[in-house]
Amino acid sequence: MEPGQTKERLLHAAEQFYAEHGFEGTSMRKLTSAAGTNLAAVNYHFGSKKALLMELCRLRIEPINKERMHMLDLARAKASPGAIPLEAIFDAFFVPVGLQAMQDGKPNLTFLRMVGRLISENDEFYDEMVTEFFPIVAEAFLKELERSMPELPAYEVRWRFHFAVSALVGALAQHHRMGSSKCTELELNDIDGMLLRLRDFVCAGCRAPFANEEVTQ
Amino acid sequence: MEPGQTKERLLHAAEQFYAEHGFEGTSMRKLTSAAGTNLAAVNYHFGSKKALLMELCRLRIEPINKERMHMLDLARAKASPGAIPLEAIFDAFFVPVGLQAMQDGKPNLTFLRMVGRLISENDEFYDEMVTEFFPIVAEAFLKELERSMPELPAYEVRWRFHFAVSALVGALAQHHRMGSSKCTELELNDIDGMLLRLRDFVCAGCRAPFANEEVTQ
DNA sequence: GAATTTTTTAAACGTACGTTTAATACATTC
DNA sequence: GAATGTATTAAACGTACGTTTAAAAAATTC
Repeated sequence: MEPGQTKERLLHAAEQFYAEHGFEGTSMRKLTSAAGTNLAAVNYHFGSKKALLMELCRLRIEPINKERMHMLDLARAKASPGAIPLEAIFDAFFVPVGLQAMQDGKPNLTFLRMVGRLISENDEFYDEMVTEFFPIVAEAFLKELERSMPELPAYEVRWRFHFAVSALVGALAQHHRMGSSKCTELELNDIDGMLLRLRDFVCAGCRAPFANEEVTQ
Repeated sequence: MEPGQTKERLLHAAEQFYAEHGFEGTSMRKLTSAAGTNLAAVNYHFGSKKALLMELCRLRIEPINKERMHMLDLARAKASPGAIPLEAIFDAFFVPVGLQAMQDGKPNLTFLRMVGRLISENDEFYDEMVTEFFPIVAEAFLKELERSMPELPAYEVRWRFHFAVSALVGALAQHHRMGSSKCTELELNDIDGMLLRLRDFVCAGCRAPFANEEVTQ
């Protein structure tokens, strides 16, 4: 086998296994075996089971976030000096996710399923993801959302962004299950279609009337 | 210790551990130790690690679903012969969840976190949950949603219900993290407030204009 | 092509896991 | 209060885990 191939095969197998069985549920013996290499390979190439996961995340997420910031910049420039339309903000947030899931021409949700699962599963993982990959992006998007929803207090914008992200994470983690029994009309492979629907859904949600007195009830 | 207490202590510990560490990550040794009993107690009282989980789910979810159906019945009677307002439908879906989380006077999201996590984590668990606890409720709510959104095709209603459920599951699983750093203005203990916001968010999302041609793009 | 670095391998380490067993303690019943 | 059924206990079973080690193999360098 060619040199350098082992790391890639390990990353590929890791994506599959972590998505399918979670972190604790993934066995390095089965993973390395599926990757056609030896048990010790993970520790040799990455250092540990966890370091393999974090390296995989870094490789996948950084391009997404780069593209998000790029699209947000474009939308800001286009809307300047006004506020960016909500649709454009959430497109900048969602579309790069769809691009990542489409990169081989065919849709591949494995990594996104993995993230959706691990975020729910592991507090430590969540913290590391959030502190390592999310703050700059989240603050950039919140800043634009606040500009585009000037009638809402900042904390309410954060709530709605939170719901939007929750819906995205939830929808991605659940998406592969939509096919079972109930929703045969839905095209499971149409990630872009799903993200478009989700974008419209969360934009409408963000435009919901704000009734402050409800909260104190 | 009083007879019958052991089962309750095991269920309580299971809720904590499964929520905190997931299914695979939960050790029966640590769980039984935290419950102040012996390692063998789980297998004696429930049969297996998994049977303990399912019994816990049954105990918690059945009252929620009962209350959901009850509230939906009330809303249907009140709106009869017209369609139920979206807000009332989602209240019937969300409020019983909040009631469960509030049952001791103080908010306790442990079980809901657990469900949110395990649903993302374990396909088998998801399938058993969905097939055991969800179909009757989901179909009842979808039927009313379709009546209340007659301008949408049934599959689009399912999509939006899917997003709503995803947002609920995601928001519940993530809710305990909202306090960290970013959202200090948010009152984390105000589950009802959160569910109200979420209800308004998803109602608005459901009312989003339907642009069929977007999907085929 | 010998020396050196990089990669792969098989084996072992120590730990932890869920479950089972058989003996003991506790309650209840008569 | 002896007998019966229920609950708890300590110990062991077999399996699997992530990681480490040291030797072998392959690739690279000079």
